Amino acid sequence: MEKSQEPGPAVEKRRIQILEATCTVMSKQGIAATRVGDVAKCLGISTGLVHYHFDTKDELLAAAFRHAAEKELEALRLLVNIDGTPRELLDIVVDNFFPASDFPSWRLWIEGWAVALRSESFRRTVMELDEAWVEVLADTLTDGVASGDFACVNPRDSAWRLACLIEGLAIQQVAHGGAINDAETRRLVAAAIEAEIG
Amino acid sequence: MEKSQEPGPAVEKRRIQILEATCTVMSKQGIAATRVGDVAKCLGISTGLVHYHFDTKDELLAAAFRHAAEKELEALRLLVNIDGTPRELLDIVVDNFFPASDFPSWRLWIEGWAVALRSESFRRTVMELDEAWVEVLADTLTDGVASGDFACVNPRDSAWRLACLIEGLAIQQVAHGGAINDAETRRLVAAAIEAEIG
DNA sequence: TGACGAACTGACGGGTCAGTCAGTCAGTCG
DNA sequence: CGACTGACTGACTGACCCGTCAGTTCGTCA
Repeated sequence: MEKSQEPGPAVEKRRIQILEATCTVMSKQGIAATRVGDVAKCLGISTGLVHYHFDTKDELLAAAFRHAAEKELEALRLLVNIDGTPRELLDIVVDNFFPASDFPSWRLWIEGWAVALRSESFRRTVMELDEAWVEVLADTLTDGVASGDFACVNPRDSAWRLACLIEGLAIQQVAHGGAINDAETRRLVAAAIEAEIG
Repeated sequence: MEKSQEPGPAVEKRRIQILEATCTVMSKQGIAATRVGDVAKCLGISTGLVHYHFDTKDELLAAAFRHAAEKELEALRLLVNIDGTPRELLDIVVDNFFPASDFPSWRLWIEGWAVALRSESFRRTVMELDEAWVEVLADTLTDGVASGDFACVNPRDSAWRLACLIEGLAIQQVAHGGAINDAETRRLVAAAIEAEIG
């Protein structure tokens, strides 16, 4: 009884295997071009097995995207959990999401926004993670204001502005393939940070 | 001879009809879900005719996207071609691209970025139009600096920052469906503008 | 008028792919 | 040991859809 309700650890392991394979394929081929067969081949299993664990392809893609998003968020939370001056922490947060630092991740993210226009589950994932990131940024700024290091009028507004600026720059760099270069991007962000905390 | 080389105005008219129908379908269903059959049905013509004018579906989608982009650029150029104080012109440019003012157009644009990751022709279109827009914004700022209305340290940098900020906010509003609301967006942009030209 | 070609139709071939299903195999429980 | 179950396979199907092509219509020009 209990066993049939609660999937064993082996099943969970396989689910995660499939999710990570799906992330790999999505990153390489794009979300729209990801086939169930590709995911299966990536693990050397049958397509039937993929459908054994995930009813539909849409469900699989949404779960994989959320999986990737949660891993990123987890990594960010670990990153800001260290000691340091507000300025150091701010640099860490910004660096972590800098376009140049993790292209593949941004590529997936840009596709995610597009899918989110039509898919409710993608929309939720993308919204939750973006908000969580801004939250981390806002907390960092608030701490800096409290300690007297920063002088934001409104840390939450500053966080949103910086986040959106970085997202916009990421598009320029990743989708356009270098309308503006890496050094330019860094300069633009640096100036914006100074303006916000100055 | 001459006739067969140079397509008559009727052909060009039909081509544009098909392009605009494609834009309509792309906006409604999304770029990835646009079928040649849908475009044909939208005009009450056969799929064969669509292929008579456009060899492949990819070529059709790319041409339609470029068509939409060029129309937008044209509209913007007309808009800034009027007389007014630098401040009035700046408000017009920003308003014209404000997320709230033209949702459908932003939706298509967000999908365009995603497709641009995999398609060279989309990448070019998206890059050219984004650059053209920043160009207009930068010119407006430069004029304002010259007339003494604005005090940007570097108008081009300011233009990029404002453009990227607005793109990022557009994603929040359009893809997320209101992580932050319209009034908040306006406030954030207004503050950024003041910071840049202050 | 008759020939010709451009614009157009609609049926069809061919390929792709999500999801199904009958059946295999290994492990477990009574 | 034998019944049972959960994980898994791989062939198959049915739908979808792009691009083709033989054939039709119609305007134009000699």
